[in-house]
Amino acid sequence: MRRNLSDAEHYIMQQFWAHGHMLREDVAVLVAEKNWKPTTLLTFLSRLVAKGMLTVEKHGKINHYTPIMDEAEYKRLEGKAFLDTQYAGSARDFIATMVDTKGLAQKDVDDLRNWLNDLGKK
Amino acid sequence: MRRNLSDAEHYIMQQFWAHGHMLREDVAVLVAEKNWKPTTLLTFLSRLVAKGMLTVEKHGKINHYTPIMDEAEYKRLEGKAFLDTQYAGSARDFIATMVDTKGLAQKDVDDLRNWLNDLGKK
DNA sequence: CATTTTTTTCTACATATCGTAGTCTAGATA
DNA sequence: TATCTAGACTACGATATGTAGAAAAAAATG
Repeated sequence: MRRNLSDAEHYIMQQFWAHGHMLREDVAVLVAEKNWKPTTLLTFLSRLVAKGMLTVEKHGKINHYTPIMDEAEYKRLEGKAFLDTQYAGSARDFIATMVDTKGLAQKDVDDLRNWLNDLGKK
Repeated sequence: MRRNLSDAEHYIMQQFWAHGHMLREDVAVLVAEKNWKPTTLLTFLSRLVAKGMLTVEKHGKINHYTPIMDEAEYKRLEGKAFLDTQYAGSARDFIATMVDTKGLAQKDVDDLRNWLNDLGKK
């Protein structure tokens, strides 16, 4: 992705990740709780297109939006950016720092270790 | 901490984390490569005080700055915020997602697993 | 076909952050 | 006291963000 997503944009992308291809109206129903004016939602959709997260095709006057970055890829880039900028890309350094600074409970650490050890057995 | 630090603010905090208590002039020397005007640096120092990262005491007309959040605490909060907002606080979910999406190389995973297993042995 | 309705695009605005720094003031100094 | 200077105060342009009205375009309807 080019830039980061704002809260509103990310919230909308989550709808696309859960439902795939949608029309503006489909999105509107899913995000009804936000009480956004129709044009507000359209603004966010445009920005998501501009940010390379969605593509849009016009069928008559109706816009069809399709997510072009999937959630896994987004998560991967986001996580990688975090590790790269804060821990020189080292997951071990990150976890070590969290453990050292008591940012993780013993349970969290055990949970992670067990998961990794099970992964190794497969 | 209240809000996040901008790049410039973070860069300055790193000087404080490395050197502790300092006067504006001490900081100026350390960040000389930035070619900031004196008032520019003062602005950043004020903002860091406002953000609760530094305290300032006036000795005559000279300001003495002291970091009140240490790097470990900052890292802990930052890492926790990342895990909380993106992975419901679960380090295991984060690592699992990175592995699933091929965001970590096998070497990184082994490295982390070994570190955790060694930790367990201690 | 003309008029109305609907859907999208364009434009805009307030607020906030950020890098930047000039100006003014109060305290130090000659 | 006159001068110097560190810091406080103020400000400005750029960018991001949530917000949405106005204008345009296209479909629907009489």
